[in-house]
Amino acid sequence: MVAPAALDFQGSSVDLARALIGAVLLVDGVGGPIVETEAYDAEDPASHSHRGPDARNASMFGPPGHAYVYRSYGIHWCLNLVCREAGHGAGVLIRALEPTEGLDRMRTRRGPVVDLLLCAGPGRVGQALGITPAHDGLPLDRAPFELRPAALRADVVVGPRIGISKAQEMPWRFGLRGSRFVSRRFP
DNA sequence: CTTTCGATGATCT
DNA sequence: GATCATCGAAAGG
Repeated sequence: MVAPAALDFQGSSVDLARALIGAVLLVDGVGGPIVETEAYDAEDPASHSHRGPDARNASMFGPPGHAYVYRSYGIHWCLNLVCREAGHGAGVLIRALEPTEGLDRMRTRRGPVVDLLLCAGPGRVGQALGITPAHDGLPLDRAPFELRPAALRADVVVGPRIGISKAQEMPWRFGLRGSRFVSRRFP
């Protein structure tokens, strides 16, 4: 038995975003393997942390290995995993995962959608996993979170991030090659 | 397949 | 007043 390498929350958000593909993320037992992520950093104009700490992004400047939850378009709750050193302001947005655990609870929370769309997008992930502002700042190595590194190095594809107007050209969106559960196809 | 638009509230200019 | 790390429905090709 060989324990899989631990995820490095001290490193860059780009490295973590790539390493998270294939890792299993559960919230209160609901979730599955991550298939899509995006990296954000303090030196990144598209990042919430770019302008420094404030009331919303405080947990992004907190210790690595914790959650940053923000409200998107006044409607959705989206989940990030904080990395680098405390005070830096870097994180990885969880954009999509393959729904494998707690499907019944996901379907209840998401309403009448096909299973393919249960977790295909950051807002959908938040809703399916029951993410709320109460999760903001919580450590990822304890309940209700469970995060298991990918057993094998995943086959990862890269592309530009989605839904941003700044730094659009940066290839900081990562996906599991061939996955049908990503929010959008990769170029 | 594509584009458009309303929802809904915090943040930015 | 405009923008925003979005979603889903509607309308158009």
